[in-house]
Parts: sequence; structure tokens; C-alpha cells
Amino acid sequence: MKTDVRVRIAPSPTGNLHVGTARTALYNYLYAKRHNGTFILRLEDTDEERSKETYTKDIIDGLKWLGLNWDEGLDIGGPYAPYRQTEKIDHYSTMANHLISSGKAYLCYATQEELAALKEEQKATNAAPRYDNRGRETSAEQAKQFEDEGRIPSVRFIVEEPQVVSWHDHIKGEIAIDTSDLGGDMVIVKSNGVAIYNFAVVIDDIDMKMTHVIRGEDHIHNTAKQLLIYEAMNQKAPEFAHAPLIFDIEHQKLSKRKHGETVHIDYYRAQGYMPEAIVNYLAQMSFTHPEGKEIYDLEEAAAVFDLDKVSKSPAVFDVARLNWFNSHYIRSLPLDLIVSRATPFLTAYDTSTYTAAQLAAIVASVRDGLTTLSELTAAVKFYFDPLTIPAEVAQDVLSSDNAKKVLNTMLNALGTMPWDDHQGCKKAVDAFGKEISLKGKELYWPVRAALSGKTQGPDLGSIISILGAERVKSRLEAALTHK
RNA sequence: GGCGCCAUCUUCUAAUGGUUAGGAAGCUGGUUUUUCACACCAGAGAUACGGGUUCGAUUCCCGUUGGCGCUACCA
Repeated sequence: MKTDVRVRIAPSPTGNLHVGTARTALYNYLYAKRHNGTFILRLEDTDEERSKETYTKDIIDGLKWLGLNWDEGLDIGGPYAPYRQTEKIDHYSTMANHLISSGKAYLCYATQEELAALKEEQKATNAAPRYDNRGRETSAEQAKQFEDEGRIPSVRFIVEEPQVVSWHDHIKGEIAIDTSDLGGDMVIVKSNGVAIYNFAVVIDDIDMKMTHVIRGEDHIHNTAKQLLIYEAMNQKAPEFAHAPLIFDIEHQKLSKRKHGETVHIDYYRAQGYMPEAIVNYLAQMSFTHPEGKEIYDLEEAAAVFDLDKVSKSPAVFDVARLNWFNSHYIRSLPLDLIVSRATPFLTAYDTSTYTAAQLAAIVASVRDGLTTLSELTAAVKFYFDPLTIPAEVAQDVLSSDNAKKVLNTMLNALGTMPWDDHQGCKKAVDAFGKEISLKGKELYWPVRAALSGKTQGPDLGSIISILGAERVKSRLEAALTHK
């Protein structure tokens, strides 16, 4: 049974899914699940210049990939459609007209040039930049004259000053802002007829019956402005919670401009990060599991999430820590899942020479040492490509008499090798090692180097078993040709 | 410039008006392993500063400093 809790993530399709957006989506998702409410995806695409359909697709894909599925919204519809602001332009205008007729807003004929001049003037006198509310006084005659000049008005909402707007923030506590610091009467509909963010959000949140708005703290001043609009429209405002920002290592807001693709979820996806790791990492920064657990999934997070347990201070996005989560999940998620996710990282190789079971064994043999799946490509190379043994490895490991003895002995023992049993393969090596009185490094290293070209790597038994009779034989013979 | 938010190890954080200020990542050392990784053990590492309130403050209050954010006909 659903409660009336309704929350949303309302991204703007002006870029691919941002880490910060994903974190906000996660909080909203967790809050909805925790309270058995409804999680909604809505698109704030009123910026026609920057909005692109490919970004919309990336955002939808990314959220789904993370498992943050919505109950209502963009691609699935719902009772409060449309969930895309560009489809509600007329509706916003209608609502703005209501505000005009009730004296809460007015048409502003100021040109961009006039506003720019005002700003210059304020800058010169070191005054706070703001609109001087000159449009409030516009008479009917003036308006007509402006119209005749061809000026197209915007709609401004009257911000009464001074006045204190305050609310109880579910994360930050009490917040109070004086309307005098809001920059004057604010545009709610641009002269091109399209509503501005601060207005459209309010209308949408009213239309969609949102009960809680959980978003980044960079919106705190917007919240003050929006609260004024709720009041002017005689509507009950939702509850607000402003989450701390995510910083980079230099304590700056994570931004596309400064950090490029590393602020986007699909960057991590392409690198072979597990969605489970990203969700876990995102959840545990600024929020701590009540039992102090570090590793937990979406479902468990939803069971314990609480806004008042969210930290007030910003968190640094620390890739080293993300990496720890990721390597944990690469090691512990079901093998078949890891194998299927590994496919994109094996395209450089001809995987048809192995059976599905062997491919799984290949992934299993190397997964423990991986931080991201993208490292898989290099890690499994020796299973596929013709082997070249680096000169220094050959020199150090394969040139001794003992090494040649090991390789020759193994060559002769190949007939009795239990190929399908990696533990058996290891035992077989131990057994012939005993015959020639060699063990440990002296025994294993030549074999390892001959088969993989490296002195470190997966379990030797696994290497032998996976490579199989033919490859092992030819690689041993090839290794013996080294001087 | 104005306004707002924030302040515990390098990083993510826990806790409490009285604790040896706890955990995790990273780092260092060790154990284990044929090697690497994992795992395990150990070590170094923090309450920004100054005033109050109090028997007692890291915790509550004020100030300072610092960091960050917002200040568009972007969202």
C-alpha cells in the first residue's frame, strides 16, 4: 500500500547523467522506498539552447543502470503527465497570467541592453547586482509605447521586501533568508514565452503533488524564491531537504567544465565500474548505515535511509574509495554476472576458442586482482594472444638448467595431466616437481613464465587447466627455445 | 560586494556535556601464498582558532578564520 509520499528527480538534459544528479536521485529513491512512496522522473528541459535528446537518453539509461527505477514519469507516463516541461509551456503561461491578474506579477519591458547597463552601473559602484523593480511602475501608456517599439515583455514575479522566508530543512535544520537578498522581482516567464526554471518547478511540484523536495544545497536560495511563489498561489509547499554538495579532491563542486567526463556516470560505466559499487559508494558518503556497515545494497539502504542522518557537510568524491567498493563487488558478485559484464572488455580477443565454461574460468582466475573491469583486457591477454615472453623474464626465470629441467619434465608429464581439474593440475606439477626434487619458486616460476610470460598472476593450476593440452605443450616447447 | 551553508585523522565518517575520540579507504610494517591480489594482525594519523556557559566542552552559545555555494530572460 503506497503512502502519499511523492518525491522526484528532475534532471536537466544539458549533459550526461552527472554524479551529483545520481546521488540526488539515489536519495529521493531511497526516501520513496523507505516511506513506501512514489519516485518520479521528470525532465526540466526548458533551456532549448542546451537541452539535447541524447542527454535525456543517457540520463534514463544511467538511472536504470544504477537500479534507481521510477514509479512514474518520463518514459513510462503516469497520472500527472506530461513529465517533460517543454510540453507544459502553455500551462506555465496560463499560471503566470493568473499571477498577473491577481497583482502578484507584471509584464516587464526592460531590454537586455537596459538590464546589462544596470548591472554595469551596480558593478561600478560595488553594489549588489539586482533588478531595480522599475517595471512595477509601468503605466498602460508606457506599455503601449514599448509594444509599439516592438519590445516583447517578460513576466516578473513581485518579490516583497523586506520579508523573511524560512523553513525547516530536513537535512540542514532551520534556514532563514531575507527577500531583500533575492535580487529583486524575478522573471518567471522569459520574453520568448517559456517559463523559467524557478517557476516551472513550482508549478510541476504542485501539479504532481510532490510532498518532499530533496536536492543539492546549491538550490537553497532557489527554495526561498520558490516558497514565495507557493505562497502567492495559495498552495501548500512541500517539505525541503538540501543535501550537501559533492566536492572534488580540491574541494570544488564537481563540474563538467573542470573535470570533464569523470563527472558522468557513464564514464564509470565504460571503465567497468559495477552499478552496485557506485550506488554503495554514493549512499555511504554523507550517510552512514546505522549499524556502521560499509557494504550494502540498494534494498538494504532503502530499509535504513533517513534524511536526518544525512551529514550537513560536503563530501569529497574519492576515487580510491570508490575503487575499493568496486573491487569488492567484482570479487563478490555472482560469477556469471561478472562474466556477462566482462564481455565488452574481451572484444579484442577471439573468444570462440574457449567454451563458455572456460571463459567463466578465465574471468574467475583474474577477477580478484581487478579494480575495474577495464583492467580485465590486459589481465587475460596471455590466455588469448600468441605469447611473447619479455626478455628479462626469460633471462631471469627460464635460462637456468633447473628451469629447463622443469619444463622438460612437465612436457613429459603432460599425458597424465587432469586438464579439467585445476586443483589436479596443480597437484600434478607438485608431483613431477618431487621427482626432480624441486619445489616452490624454482618449480613454479619457470612454468608460470613459460605459460603466461609473467612471474605473477592467477593460480598456476587454473592457468594450466584453462590453457589446455595444446597451448600448454606449445608454450612449454617455445619456452625451451630461450637460451 | 551581498546572502547562505559548512567545519573530527590525507579522504568518507561515528560518538558523547565526563571515552585511551571509534570504524572504513589510503599509507607503513608483519602473517599467509609459487607470485600478484584477497584475507588477517599491527602502526602512524583528527575534534580550525578565541571567548563564554559548566564541576567538566570535541559536543551548547557567541565571535574569528577558513572552505564552499548562490547571487541570469541557465537549470
